[in-house]
Amino acid sequence: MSTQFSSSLTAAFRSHVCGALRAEDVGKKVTLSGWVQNWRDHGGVIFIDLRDRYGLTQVVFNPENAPAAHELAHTLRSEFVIQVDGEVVNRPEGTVNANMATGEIEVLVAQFKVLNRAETPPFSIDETSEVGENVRLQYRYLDLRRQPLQEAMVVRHRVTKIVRDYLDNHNFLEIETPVLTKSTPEGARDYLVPSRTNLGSFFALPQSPQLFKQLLMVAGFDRYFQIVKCFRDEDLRADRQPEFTQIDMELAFVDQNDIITLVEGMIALIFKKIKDFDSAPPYPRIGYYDAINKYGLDAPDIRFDMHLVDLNSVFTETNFKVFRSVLDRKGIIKGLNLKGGAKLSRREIDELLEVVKIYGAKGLAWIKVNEDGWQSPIVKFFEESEVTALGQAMAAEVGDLLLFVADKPEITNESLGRLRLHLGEKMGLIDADKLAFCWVVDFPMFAWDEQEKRHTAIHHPFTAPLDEDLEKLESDPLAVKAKAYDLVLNGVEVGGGSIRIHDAETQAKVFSLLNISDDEAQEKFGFLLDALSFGAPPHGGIAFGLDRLMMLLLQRQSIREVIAFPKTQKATCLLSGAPNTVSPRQLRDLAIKKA
RNA sequence: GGGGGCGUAGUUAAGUUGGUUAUAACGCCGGCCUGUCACGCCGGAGACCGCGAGUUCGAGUCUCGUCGCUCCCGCCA
Repeated sequence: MSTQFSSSLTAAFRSHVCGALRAEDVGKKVTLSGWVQNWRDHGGVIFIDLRDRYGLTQVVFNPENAPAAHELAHTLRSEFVIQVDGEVVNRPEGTVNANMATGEIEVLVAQFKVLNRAETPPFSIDETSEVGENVRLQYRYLDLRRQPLQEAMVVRHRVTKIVRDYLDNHNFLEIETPVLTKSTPEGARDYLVPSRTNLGSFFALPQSPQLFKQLLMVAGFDRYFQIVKCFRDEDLRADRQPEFTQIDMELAFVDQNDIITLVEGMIALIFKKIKDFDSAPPYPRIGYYDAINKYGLDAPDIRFDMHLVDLNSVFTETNFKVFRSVLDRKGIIKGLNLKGGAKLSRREIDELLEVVKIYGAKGLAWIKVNEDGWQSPIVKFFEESEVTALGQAMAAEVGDLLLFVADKPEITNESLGRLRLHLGEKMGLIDADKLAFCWVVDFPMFAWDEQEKRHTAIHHPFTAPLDEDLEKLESDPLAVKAKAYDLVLNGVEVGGGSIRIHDAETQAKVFSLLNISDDEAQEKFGFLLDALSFGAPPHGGIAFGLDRLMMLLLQRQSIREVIAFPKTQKATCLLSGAPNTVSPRQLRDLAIKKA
């Protein structure tokens, strides 16, 4: 980051920024403006650390040098905004501060002005110690003065700059799409905005610019991108906010490979420039089913191994009741081998049970592989042949802890997949500094929603099926795979996209499979179907979650640490008080009655 | 919709089996100090223990409710 832009500053306030001055500037007359970070009044000489976003400079008020300024300096307090005129001088022998970038020099003040006083802040700006998050959010503008958020905003800017430059170099155009748009079915809840000029009708805030960017492809803008806010009215998580930012892209005349290669270049550039990390594309590509089989989750963390092992074949003929009944109900049995885990206490194993329970597993069977044999509550139910086969399948060695879940496939996979991550953290199997990218590809097109008794789109209803699966669309929809791809980093989905359907006929077929009637499709998406009929080029795209990307780049635990003005878990803004009630007049204009 | 954690001076925390005047550190205010940079020294103010009920002779502590923050499940095409 450049701190040397003195020539562009308004000289009246600043000749330099705080953090710019070095030993070679000694002798210069300078003007600095900033906030009082800290003051040290020695009765005689007074020191102040003056802060702006570029750094700190120690300024000195000496009664012999400038008595009037020194007198006035007694009144200075935390976060006062001041402007000082003075001379850059070397610090006396032995008082150089090696911890400060500007630690070799100080500014000897000739005169200064208090530009603004400040109330005592509710928390110290320099302090890195913890402050309750509600206080931080209420005074977010003060929290933003602190180093972690300053860094986050700077890096965030740098990332978007890298993205814009990269995409500009690749012929992309940044084009804005509407924020007041049409509510779509499927997917997340929409944020709705009532229309005054069309009483009873509503706009929806976009969950993504999906439909409009496809229209831009039809319009001939063969490479589009936008760094854009998206809105989903769903409950929050540490990595989820109701409004979030996507790096959204769409390209025409490309296939999946083209897109993957192009964005790998962009991601690699970001990590190279921000973290000096060489991510070495091409990143591994993992089929969706492989990911589920080996990692239990569709966003695998490949920083460590410890794969899930499918044990159905071992127990095909088992008489162990628990496994038997699961297999009879088309469930699956899978295991994890925690190397060296036999030393875990009974209590620690019980804690692992609590982990899988969260994801619906009813139990967690275990075997300790000890020197003197297997210790386990369940082995006594196994045949000799099963014990042998199990040991082989799990590659069991003395000292291992074997863990099993038997349940419906989704539950077995997810709970063991999550347990794998839990153990990875707990047992220190994950190198926290590692960055492991992979693509997950060949997603299924549809999932069966048991509650609603219909197919739902795994990605979204505009995703194209693999060419070779086209014919299965009607005969066996659940077997159809999609031209969809997710970029996963350290087990976190940071981006996802697909090749889109570009002909109206296939699109209509997919809608009908999703149980969206012709009328409904026409009403909701008619404008897209129309557009597809006017010469839509083959196209596809991808969108990255900028906030999650920032979390990973900066190794922050919460998305709120990379967003300037985040919402609380109840989706409120503690700073502004949004959402709030509105006047009867406003409601009357919108013909809205309070419930 | 559900499960867990937290809520005590401005801030961060301590507070025993329920028991006199609720501790501390930092910050704040006043005084002293001419080389500090987590400046130092002396003194001081500052809390209806989130809010409301209940149990009790007595509640920061126990019970119930409620509000807020947070983590997770559901949800997030």
